[in-house]
Amino acid sequence: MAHTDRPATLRDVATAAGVHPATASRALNPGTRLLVSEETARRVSDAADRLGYRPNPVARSLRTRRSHTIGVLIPDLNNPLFPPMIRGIEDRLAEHGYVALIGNTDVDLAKERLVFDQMRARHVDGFVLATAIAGSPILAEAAESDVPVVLMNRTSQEYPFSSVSVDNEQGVRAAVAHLVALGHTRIGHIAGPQDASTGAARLRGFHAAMATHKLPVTDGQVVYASAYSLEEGARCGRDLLAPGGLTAVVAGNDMLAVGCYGAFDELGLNCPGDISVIGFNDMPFIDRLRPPLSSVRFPHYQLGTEAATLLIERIEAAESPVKILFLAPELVVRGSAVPLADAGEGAGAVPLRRAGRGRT
Amino acid sequence: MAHTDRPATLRDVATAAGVHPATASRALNPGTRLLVSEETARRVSDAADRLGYRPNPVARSLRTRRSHTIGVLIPDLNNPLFPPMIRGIEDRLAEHGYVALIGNTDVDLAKERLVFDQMRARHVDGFVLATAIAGSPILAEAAESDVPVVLMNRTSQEYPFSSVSVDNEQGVRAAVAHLVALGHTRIGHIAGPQDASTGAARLRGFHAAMATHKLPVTDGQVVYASAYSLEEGARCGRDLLAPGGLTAVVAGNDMLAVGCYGAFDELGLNCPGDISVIGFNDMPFIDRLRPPLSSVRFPHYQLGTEAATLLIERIEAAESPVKILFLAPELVVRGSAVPLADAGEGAGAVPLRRAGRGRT
DNA sequence: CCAGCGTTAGAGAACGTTTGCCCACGCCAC
DNA sequence: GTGGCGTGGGCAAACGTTCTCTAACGCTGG
Repeated sequence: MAHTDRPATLRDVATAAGVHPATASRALNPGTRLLVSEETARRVSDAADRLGYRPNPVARSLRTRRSHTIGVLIPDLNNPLFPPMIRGIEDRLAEHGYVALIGNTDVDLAKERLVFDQMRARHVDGFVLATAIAGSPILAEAAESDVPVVLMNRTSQEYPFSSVSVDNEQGVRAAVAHLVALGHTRIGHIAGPQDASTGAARLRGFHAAMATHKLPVTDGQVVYASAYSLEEGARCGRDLLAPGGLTAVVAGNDMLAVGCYGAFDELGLNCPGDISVIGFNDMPFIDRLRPPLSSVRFPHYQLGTEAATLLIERIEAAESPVKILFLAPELVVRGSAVPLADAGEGAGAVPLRRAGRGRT
Repeated sequence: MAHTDRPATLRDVATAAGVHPATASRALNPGTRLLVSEETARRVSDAADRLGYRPNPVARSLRTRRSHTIGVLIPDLNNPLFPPMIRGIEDRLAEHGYVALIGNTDVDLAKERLVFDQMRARHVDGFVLATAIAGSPILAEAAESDVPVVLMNRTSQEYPFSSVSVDNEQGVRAAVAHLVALGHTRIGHIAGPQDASTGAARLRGFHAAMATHKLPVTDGQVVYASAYSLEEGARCGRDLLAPGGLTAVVAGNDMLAVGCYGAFDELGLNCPGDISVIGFNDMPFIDRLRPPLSSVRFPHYQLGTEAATLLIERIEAAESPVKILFLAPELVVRGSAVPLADAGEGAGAVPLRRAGRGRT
């Protein structure tokens, strides 16, 4: 309680307890507490309380070469996909005394390199990377140096990193199965960027699912988006649907699906009357659109907590095994995909309200 | 280039350049470069480049007692209001060599205290607080200790902190004026929590605007939400509209406005046919709802950059004056508010697509 | 009774910077 | 020729921890 102007240091505690700073350090650190007698330990921690001692993490970091800081690289915090993941990471990290530094790369390799280097200069203890793409030089560099890395949301075929992601193939299979159950057979796919594992896996899932249901997939039934953006969604929607013939679309993610809504309007197509669509990610507020978007949901927050857990494991037990973790997705059925027979009944058949959780 | 296993230290650079570490330090720091001869400075920085020297920020922090880290406290990162602000903060901070630590308080005072204390323990150089409420003990503590603080989005009457926020009164005035221009006279307000400056200022703006237009405001024409949530929006919408008589609502923010959409359905009211509504914040995707929500927009990103600028000013020039900065809002007209005469024409008259920026 | 061992704690050197102090040197003015 | 001054740069002490040695001490066992 007795507070001077300058915060109490370990030396202060030591003199107050009548011991050497080293002893005070030992007494205060859980790992070394058993090196001092119980009596001394108690006297030290009493003194520490009394002085309101807070260890200086900077000095500790300098000595231990551990910053208890980890770097998180994401494409863009504004993408509603990421905030829940970040919260998951931060909450789990906090339990272990770590904090996160967030870096946005804006899908720009130069910027990613810059942020990565800056974080390394700040001596982060490890990285959670949500930006993995095939052939990324950052991944190569991270693999070469032996800084602990965990991949989140995306995986890498090229490097042996632990990762936490969604079973994307399974998710798309569920979406296709749902559409088939509704009577659709002519189903298109808007594939996300193929250099990210999400885009590639979902495309694989699409082909696999169509094969399972013995449905042919012709050229033109799959179009490739160059980015997960509304604009690309609209463009791909046009390209996919302008020829006619398709009755349903599985979009690479919600952004592309919502972009499609624009294309529907342009082409004079009614959703879900003329065309059904299913997204991926189950973004917040997606249940409030007209029509509310059916989407493949996955536990964003848990993706973050699991990634943090894996990373801490790796940091604290240097030679823990590499783990590849997949979380199961779940199809959330809303109003954007309806039975084929219903075509023509028109939009608006599905009520706006409470079509899902009341998140956010 | 010549890289050993351990990263180059200042001493390495010094010996490589044939000078004392202190000289190397002076040569490398912009502020002290003029203390050494040009020739020496060049020799040192050459050596630094050659060795790939990166100053150790931890050691520097220990010596200078500056962490070049700032703490940002927000209620919840999942609230789409905050990501753009955070990006603004981070981008501006990065220009000055600072990084941000994000802390979520979940509107829980105990948690806020915890996060605040942890950040202080980590010796952050300053805070951006987006969580200010009247009577907050954190504000008191921050004011007492002399850690630099800038308030963002909300202001405080009680303490002399610099702040960056929106001219909330002006925003609500614009909303009311718009409704009045559309012929509405019986306008209700769903007020946000009154312990936050946003809620209070918007309520003031509402009363002021109604007075300007010589419109009476009776009891029951204003209801108070206890939180900016969809649930509270729905509840307040019900309470406000069940008695009947009102033709338009100005909501304390978008979340409350969207919550209202639910109440409209329950009460069998058609929006915008029977009831017009205007929100505040212009959240992402709000333009994709049915009907697309008219809302008061403000520059979220700039709120962040300005807050960061103010904070850095305060950190680096200790006695810079306190600045209270207001950014101007702007009414974005979409489909949720229509002329009174149009009542009965029904919803859906407003096209879904491109009702605003194509943001994400 | 003493060698040897385990336990507890002190001494002091790190960790990699920055910075106050001082000295040496060269130059100018007297 | 000497005193003084300005400039460039070395020295060493911080900053607050942790950690490796080492020493003191009390026991036990032969």
